[in-house]
Amino acid sequence: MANETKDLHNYHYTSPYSHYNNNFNNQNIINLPYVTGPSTYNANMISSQIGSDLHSSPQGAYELGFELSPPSSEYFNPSIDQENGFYNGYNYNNSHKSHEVVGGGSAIVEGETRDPASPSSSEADHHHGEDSGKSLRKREAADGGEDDQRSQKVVKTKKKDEKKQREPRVSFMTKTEVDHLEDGYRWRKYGQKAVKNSPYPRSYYRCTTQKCNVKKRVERSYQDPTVVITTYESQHNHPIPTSRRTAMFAGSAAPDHNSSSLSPVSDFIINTPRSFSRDDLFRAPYASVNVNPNYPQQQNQEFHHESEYELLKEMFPSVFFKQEP
DNA sequence: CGCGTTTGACCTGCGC
DNA sequence: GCGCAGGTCAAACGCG
Repeated sequence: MANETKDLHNYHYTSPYSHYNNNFNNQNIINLPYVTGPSTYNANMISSQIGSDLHSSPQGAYELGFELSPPSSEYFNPSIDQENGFYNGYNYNNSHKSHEVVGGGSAIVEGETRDPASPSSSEADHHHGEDSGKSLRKREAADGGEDDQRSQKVVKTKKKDEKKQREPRVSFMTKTEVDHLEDGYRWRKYGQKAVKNSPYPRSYYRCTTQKCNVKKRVERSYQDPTVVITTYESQHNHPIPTSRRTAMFAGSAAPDHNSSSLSPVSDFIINTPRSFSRDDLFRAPYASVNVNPNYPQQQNQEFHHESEYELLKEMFPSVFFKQEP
């Protein structure tokens, strides 16, 4: 456990996606508690880490430096929703009960890239996202007919409008031998793709609960095959299936809220010490410094912004609720 | 039989 | 315009 940070060096800075490696200027490593022993994969789980890098682009936008293989089209909006804070759409009543950051992996929060002209919620966007887009398109194409082209055009136009709207994502790096970590929810695999520069494929899962559009991607790190990177997208709109709750509490690397409204502001590498308190987040030894060998160490081992703390709180509510009487 | 996985085809966006 | 890579679809298949 103590050497987690060391490992993280590799996770972060040798990505072939140079885009994500540049301009490190704000990094934190945060230790989170190893809350309980996750029986479901404890045996396999060597350790867990949480990591993400926050970079600032020339435009001041944040980019995530991470070993994930993010789509080239992925952009991260640095703006914080000042009006609603980080927590709009977040159900603490549910989440704080059901989540322990057990062996929490690396967490990245990828925010939505909101279209200013479309203030609609991510939830709403979601429901006529790719599902109604692609499948409809495909079905129409399969049926043939002149209407197809027309409808395709409509879809295309519609698509364009929705183009920039992305679901927020949270990624976890978990050192584990099992690819698909039990997180309490039921998932259906809907695809698998080879990942460029990686011998390991990426799997795509969708929550099987009706009307729940949460998706997750699972891929193994090509740099450290013992590390599994799980990326959650969107937010569950239902409780954890009862039959899975036991497993869920036994250990999960996934927050059930999936940060529906998080803004992409934070950058955490989280280790999981045995004990933990809120204050630990703000001071050594739990708070670590920049691990990027290519960049000077951060002068500050603490969170640079209260928002980062807030973000962490958002992502791992159980940790915080636990600590606060 | 229902549910989940596999897998090749397809779509889309992006860079050159 | 073309090729590439990421992401999704859906038929076929496997399993309990």
